[in-house]
Amino acid sequence: MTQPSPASSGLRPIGKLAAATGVKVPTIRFYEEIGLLPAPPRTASDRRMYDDAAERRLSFIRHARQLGFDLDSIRSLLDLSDHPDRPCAEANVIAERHLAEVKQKIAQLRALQGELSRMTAECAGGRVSACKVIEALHDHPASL
Amino acid sequence: MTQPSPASSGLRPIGKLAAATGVKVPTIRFYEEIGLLPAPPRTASDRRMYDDAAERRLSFIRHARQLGFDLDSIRSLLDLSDHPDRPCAEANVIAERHLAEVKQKIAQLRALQGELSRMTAECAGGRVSACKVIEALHDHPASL
DNA sequence: ATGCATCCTCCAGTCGCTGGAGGATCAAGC
DNA sequence: GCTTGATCCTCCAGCGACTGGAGGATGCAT
Repeated sequence: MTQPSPASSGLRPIGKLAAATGVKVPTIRFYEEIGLLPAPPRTASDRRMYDDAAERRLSFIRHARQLGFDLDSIRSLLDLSDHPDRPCAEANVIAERHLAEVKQKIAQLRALQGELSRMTAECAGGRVSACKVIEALHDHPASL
Repeated sequence: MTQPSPASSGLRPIGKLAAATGVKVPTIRFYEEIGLLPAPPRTASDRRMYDDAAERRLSFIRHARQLGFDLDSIRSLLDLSDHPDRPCAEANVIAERHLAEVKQKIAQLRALQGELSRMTAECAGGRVSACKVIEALHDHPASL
């Protein structure tokens, strides 16, 4: 190292990248394996060394995962991000499709919440033979 | 067959059970493999034959799955169901734990919904270079 | 020089199924 | 009796998105 310490430049090994992005080391390797992250250069002893661009890409992936996008969608979003002159609509389609899925999931879970609340509320705490929870699971015809 | 047709008694093969309960054939075999369903008697040619008790058990499992219980919880619930003199509290603990998980998941998804709505709403539909969706994924520091 | 942290690859496991290959058997029609 | 098609059997691989461990090679700091 001849440079003093230029903060956030230069190459870092996978562990540092993991610490910087909050993505675990095996997960980073997994992303490389499935082609989400490009294979980085290696040292003579085969260690992966990442630059700032790799960190930005990985952070993008992480944010998208936190928002619940699946890896295929993220692949598309990354691809779009790499081509700034393409129309934004494609990204919007992906995001809105995901939003619709999220809304639907919320609706489903709310229905579950209702059912479960009713079941547990009715349960008086005696023997299983009189348990409303168990009973509901036996009788419950459909409603979902 | 000497009996006329006693509606819902006697043994039926796996396909009929699947049709009756709405659980797919491979899934039934899977439940047997992991010990959720007892192994049924077999015909001379190794075909599984199920009785009404098996159907009730499988329906129980299906209802519980529809309510989002994981298979381990269902195992416990089945176990309780098999022992009517045990206290109901155990079943309630399982159901309430699950209810808590569902509530938490709803909260998470609502947060996601908010983020995604904001992202897609701001997007004006030009080039990716100005896309709020892509931008949000790049910049998004935390907030989750 | 020593010792511990970090890295490497490969592989198995998680959860709850799902589906296919390759073969046996059954039930119904002719 | 024969053929046809549906159903059954076992075994095994795959999904998504990781996670973690074994077993071994480095790197870095003291």
